[in-house]
Amino acid sequence: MTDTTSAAVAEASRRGRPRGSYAKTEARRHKILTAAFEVFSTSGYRAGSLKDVADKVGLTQAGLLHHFPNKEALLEAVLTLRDEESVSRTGALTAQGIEMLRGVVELARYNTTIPGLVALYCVLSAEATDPDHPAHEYFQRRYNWVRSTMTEAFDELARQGQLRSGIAPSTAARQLVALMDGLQVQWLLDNDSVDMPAEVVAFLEAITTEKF
Amino acid sequence: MTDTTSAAVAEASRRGRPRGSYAKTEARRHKILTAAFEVFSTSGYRAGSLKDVADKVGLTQAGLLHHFPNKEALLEAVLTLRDEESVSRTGALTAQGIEMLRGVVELARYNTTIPGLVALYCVLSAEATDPDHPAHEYFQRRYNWVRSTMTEAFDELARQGQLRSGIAPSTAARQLVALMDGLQVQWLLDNDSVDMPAEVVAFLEAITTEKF
DNA sequence: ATCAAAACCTAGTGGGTACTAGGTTTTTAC
DNA sequence: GTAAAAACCTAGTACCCACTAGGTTTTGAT
Repeated sequence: MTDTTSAAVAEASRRGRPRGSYAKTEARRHKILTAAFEVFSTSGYRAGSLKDVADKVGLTQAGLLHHFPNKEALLEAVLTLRDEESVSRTGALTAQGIEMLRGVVELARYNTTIPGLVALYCVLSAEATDPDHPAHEYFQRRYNWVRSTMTEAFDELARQGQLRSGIAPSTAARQLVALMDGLQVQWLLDNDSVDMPAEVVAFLEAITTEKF
Repeated sequence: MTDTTSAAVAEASRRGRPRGSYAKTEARRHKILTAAFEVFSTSGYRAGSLKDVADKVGLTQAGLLHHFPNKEALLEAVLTLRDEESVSRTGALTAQGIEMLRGVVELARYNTTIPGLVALYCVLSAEATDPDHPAHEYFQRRYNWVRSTMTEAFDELARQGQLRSGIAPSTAARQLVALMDGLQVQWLLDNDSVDMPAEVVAFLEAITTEKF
C-alpha cells in the first residue's frame, strides 16, 4: 500500500522524493479525456491521432504524453472514466427485474442526448472485434457482463410469468443488447430514421406481458 | 455511348487511340478488391492502408493506383462488388413476404461462413456514421433500401394476419435490421457467444405467428 | 525565497500515409 | 516483328504518425 497522507508526502518531499500532482492537474487530465473521447468517437482509435487530442486541449503531443504514457493508456483511461460516469449516473444496474429493464429504456432515451458517447462505443466496439485491437478484451468482458446482468433481469421476469413463453432469458438478453447496438448505428447515420427508446419499448412489450 | 466493338477498337488502335485492358487485368482487379476487402474489414477504411492492400496482391502502391485512381475509389469498388455478389448469390431480395424473411434467416446462417465480410460491414458502417466519411451516403442509402424492402415483407405478413398485433411493419423492419447488426458485433467479438440464425428465428417467431 | 518536482515545450527520431512523375517491362493488335 | 498502349516499377513528394531526449517554465511545500 502506498502511503498518500499529507504528512507522508511532506516527509517524502524533505527527502527529495516524488511529490503528488498539482491542483490543476486533475482538471487538465479530465479535459484531455474529454478531448480524446471526442476524437476516438468520430475517427475510432486507430485513425484518431494524439495530435488531434492535444490540439483540442491546447497542448503539444509531448505535453499530452506527460499525462498518459502512450495512446493505448489514453484509450483505457477514456473507457474506464466513461464506465464509471455512466454507472454512477444511471445506477442502471443496481435495479433488478422489470425495474432494470425500465432503466434500459431510460438509458436509450438518455443516449439520444449524447451522440458522441454513442458514436464512441459504436465505432470502438466494431473496431475492437479484431483480436489484435487493444480494446478487444475490454469489449469481450463488457458484453459478457452486460449480457449476464440482463439475463438475470429476464430470469426474474420469467419466474413471475411476465416473459412470453418460448423465449429464453438469455436469448432475450442477447437480443436486447443487439437491438440497442444496431439501433444506434441507424440512429447515428440518420437521427430521424429511428426513435430509439420507442423501439426498445416496442421490443420489450413484444417479448413480455408488461407495459414500458 | 462508347463503341466497344472489336472493329471499333481495332480502328482506334490504328489511329493510336486507347486500347482496352489486357486479358489478365480483370482477374487482377478482382484480386485487388479481395485484398482491399480483407484490409478494410480488419482495420476499417481510415486505418487500412493502400500498402497493406498492395502487399497482399504482390504489387507496389503505385501499381495498385494504376488500377484505382485513389483510396476512395477503391473503397467504392469494394462495396459495389460485394453488393452485386450478395444480390446475385442469395437473390435474397427478390422473394416477398414470409419467403423473404426466410431468406433473411438463411442470410444470417450464410454470414457465419464469411466473418470477413461481416467484419467489413460492421467496422465500415460504424466508421461511416461520421458525415465526413466517404461511405456515409452509401450506408444511408443502403439502410433506407434494406428497411423499406423489409417493411414491404412485414406489410404482406400483416395483411395476412401473421404479424402479432401492436407491431408496426416498419418497426419490425427497423428492429430486424438492428438485431442482425448488433448480433454481428457480439458474434465477431466471440463466435461462441451467439448463434446468429437461431437468434433471428427466435425474434421472427416472437413477433409473428409463423414458424421459421 | 528556495528548490525540487511537476508540467510542459522544442526538436527531434524512425516510420507510415496517400499520391505523383517519369521510366521500364509486358501484352497484344496489326 | 513492330509499335503503342497497358501494366507496373523506382524514386520521390509532402505530410502525418506515435513516441523520446533533454531542456524550460510553473507550481507549491518548506
